[in-house]
Amino acid sequence: MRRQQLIDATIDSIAENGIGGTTMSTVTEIAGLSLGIVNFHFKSKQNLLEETLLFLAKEHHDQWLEAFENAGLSAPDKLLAIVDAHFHPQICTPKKLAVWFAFFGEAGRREVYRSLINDIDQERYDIALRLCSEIAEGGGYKDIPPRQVANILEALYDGIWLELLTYPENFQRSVARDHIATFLSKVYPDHFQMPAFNNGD
Amino acid sequence: MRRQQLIDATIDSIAENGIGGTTMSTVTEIAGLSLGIVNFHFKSKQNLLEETLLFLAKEHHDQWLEAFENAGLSAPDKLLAIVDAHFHPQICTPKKLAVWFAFFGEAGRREVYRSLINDIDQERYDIALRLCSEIAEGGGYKDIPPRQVANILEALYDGIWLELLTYPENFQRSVARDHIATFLSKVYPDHFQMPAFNNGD
DNA sequence: TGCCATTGATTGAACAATCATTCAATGGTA
DNA sequence: TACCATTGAATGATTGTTCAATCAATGGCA
Repeated sequence: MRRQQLIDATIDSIAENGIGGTTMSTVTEIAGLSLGIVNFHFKSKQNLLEETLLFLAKEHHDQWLEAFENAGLSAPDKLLAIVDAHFHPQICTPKKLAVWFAFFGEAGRREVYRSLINDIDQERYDIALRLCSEIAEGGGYKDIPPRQVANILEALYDGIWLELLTYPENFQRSVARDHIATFLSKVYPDHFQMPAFNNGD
Repeated sequence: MRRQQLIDATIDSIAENGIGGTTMSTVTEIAGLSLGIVNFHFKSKQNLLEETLLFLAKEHHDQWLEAFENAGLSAPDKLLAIVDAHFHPQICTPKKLAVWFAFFGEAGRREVYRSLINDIDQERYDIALRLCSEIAEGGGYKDIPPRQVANILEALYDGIWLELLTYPENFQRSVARDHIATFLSKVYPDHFQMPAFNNGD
């Protein structure tokens, strides 16, 4: 499909040139096609950008949903599966991280982009919140409201993504995952275990 | 000074239109000046953008350094002062957050921007790391390496900033601060106390 | 003081480059 | 042929930059 070919080229271009430096020429050159083709399959550049963001959002959604459903039955297993999905090799690549932050750095259009993916994000947040509530109730953890834990998790996803993007020279998905596992083991110590730390880091 | 006037206008314009939508016209219009003035005081648009980023970085630096030096003498006090500086009313405004993420969403120029503020960021990280080491040693906390705590803190700053930017309708600096205090109270329970949670959230 | 020359800041029209979009022409296929 | 996908030159709009002209402020001097 030409559409997917162009979306892939758009991801490449944004990762390399940013949204501002992404033009119809850069996209079609990467795709190996001619200039006019974008306005044929997508009706405008703005539409191409939105479809690209939607593609990434859906890809991420499918990833964590599948991990969630295939995980063990316990709430901690399911929560960790969602965490891991954020750092899955197909989702958490330097290129795709660059595109995510390119979109959310775009003030003025942020509302447009946000409305495109709000439902998807909300679904994940609600599930994570429910899992935290289950764990808190079952484990008798009363000092932190589940909502607080879910919020911190969301912030950690984004914050670690940004660190991976900013310092790609120490790009390590496993370290990212350990950060979150560390947090969970401190909040729900009977349900998550502290990862083992190798020397140095 | 005209330079500061133009930098302020640039912040306003980026917050409203994004970097892509920020032109010489939008900046000079907001500043109430004429078109050619930017190239007189700054030699190019790119230079204006870099000076704007530098201004924000220095402002942030001054903020946390002053808070750090004026804080209590204990390591926990000093660490919390640095945390608080991130959510100070002068630093953590919707406009300025928008500008930060606009810059770091700009792939292609990210290296340029990063090199501009790397030293400043490194200084803060080093101090936080040293404080964590002191606390860990003094308190006998052996299960988490201080570097791990410092890294998670950095990620939390960015992640919470992004949440504040994305969901400005629930913009509350105090909630942001509580998130980090919660984390610290779980990692170093004898040195930080869990914030009190009001009902609901 | 009154006058003029000099400097530096400011203006905005003009220019050249870039970009998204359009569309007539072409190619391929059933 | 009829239909759809594709091409790429042309168009019009926008943008960063340049620069000659204007303005304001200062200083020197009689």
